[in-house]
Amino acid sequence: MSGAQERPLRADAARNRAKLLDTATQVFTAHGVGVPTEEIARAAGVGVGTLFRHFPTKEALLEAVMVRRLEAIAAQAAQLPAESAPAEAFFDCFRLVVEQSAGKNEFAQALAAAGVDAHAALQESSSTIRARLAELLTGAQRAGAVRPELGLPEVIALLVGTTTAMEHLGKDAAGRERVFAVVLDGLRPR
Amino acid sequence: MSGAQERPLRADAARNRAKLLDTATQVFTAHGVGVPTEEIARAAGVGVGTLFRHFPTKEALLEAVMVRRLEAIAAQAAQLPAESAPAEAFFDCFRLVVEQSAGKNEFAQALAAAGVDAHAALQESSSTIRARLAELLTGAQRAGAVRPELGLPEVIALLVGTTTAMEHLGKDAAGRERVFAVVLDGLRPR
DNA sequence: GACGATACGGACTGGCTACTCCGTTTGTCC
DNA sequence: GGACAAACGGAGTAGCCAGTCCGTATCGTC
Repeated sequence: MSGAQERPLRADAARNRAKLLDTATQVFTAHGVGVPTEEIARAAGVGVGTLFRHFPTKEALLEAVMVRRLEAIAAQAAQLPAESAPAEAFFDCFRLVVEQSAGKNEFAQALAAAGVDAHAALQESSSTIRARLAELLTGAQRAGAVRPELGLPEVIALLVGTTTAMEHLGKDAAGRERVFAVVLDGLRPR
Repeated sequence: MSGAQERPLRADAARNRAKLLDTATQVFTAHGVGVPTEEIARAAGVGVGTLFRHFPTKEALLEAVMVRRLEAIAAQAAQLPAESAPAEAFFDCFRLVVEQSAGKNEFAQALAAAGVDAHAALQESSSTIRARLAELLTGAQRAGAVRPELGLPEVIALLVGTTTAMEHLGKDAAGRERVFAVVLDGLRPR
C-alpha cells in the first residue's frame, strides 16, 4: 500500500526531511498552523527551498505531520490487549487517543478547511485507528461496559470533544481527570 | 458600563450597521472566519469602506458578532427557573449553551489566536453567562443532581467539548442526542 | 428646496506569505 | 580524488487581504 519504488534519498536529504517533520510538529503545536513556512525552515536549520522540495505545499507538510502522529497512535493502540479485558482496553484506548491528540485538533480543522477532507494518506492511517477503536468498542459493549446504543461516529465525536475540553483546561491535571471521569462514566450503561 | 453618550446614528448608518452584523454572523458561521472582509461587505450590500467605518478592524467585527450571540444566550439563560427545579435548570442551561453555540467555537478560537483574550466587551457578556451557570451548578449540586467535585472550569470545558462533538456529528440528530445522554449522565453523581 | 453634516463606495496601498528558480554546495561512486 | 548527480539556500515573485482616502451621495433640519 505505502511502499512505492522510490530511489533512496541521499543521506543529508533524509536527515533534513526528518528534521523538518520533527520541527514542524513542534512549531505547529506550539504556535498554531498559522506560522509562516519560513519560520519552520529556520527552526529546522534549512532554507525554504529545501522545505518545499520535500513537501511541495504547506498543506502537504501539515498532512505528513498528521499522518505521522496518527501512525504513532495506531501503533500504541495495537498494543492494548483486547481479549483479556475488553472494557479496560476500550477505555484505555479512549484515554490514549485523547492524550496523544493534544493540540492536534487545530491541524485537522485546518486541513478540513482547506478542502482536504479525503486525502488518501490521512484516510488510510486514520482508518487504522478507527478500525481498532470499533473492535474495542464492540468488545466492551459485549462485555456490558459501554452503552449498547452508541455507534462509532458518536464515540469519535466524543473523542474529539473530550480532546477539545482537555485543551481548554490547559495544565490543570486534576480538572482534566474530573472531566475524564464524567465522559468515561457517561459511556457506561445507565 | 455600556451606555456611553454616543450621539445617535443616522438612519442609513444604523441600518447598514445592523445588516453588517447579521450578514457577518451568517457568513462567518457558514464559511469560517477566514472569509475576506470584502465578501462580507458585498453580501451585506455595502462597500468595504462602510464596513471599516462601523468596525475599525476585522477583529472588532468578529468581537461584535460574538458579543451579540453571547448576549442572546445570556438572555435565554436568564429565563430558566432556578428555584423550583435546580437540576433541570442546570441541564437545560447546559443544553441551551451547547445548542446556541453551534459554529461559534471557531470564532472564539480565532479571537484567542489574535491575542484578544481579555477584551472588555467579551469579558463582560461571557461573565454574565458564567455567573448564571455557576449559580445553576451549585443549585444542582446542592440538590444532589450533579457531581459535587466539579467546578465551573470543568463544566465550561465540558460545554466547549460537547459543542465540538456536536459540530463533528453534523446533522445526525439521533447521534447528537446519544452524545448528550453520555455527557449529561456523566455529570450526575455515581 | 437648500445647505451643512454625516455616511457611502470602491480604487488603492502596504505588508505578508506560499512558492519558484538557479547559482552553489555536498554526497556518492569509481 | 575527481566527476556527476542530487540537494541546498535564500533572494525574488505573485497573489491575497486588511485597512485607508477622498470624491460623491444621502440624511436631517430650517
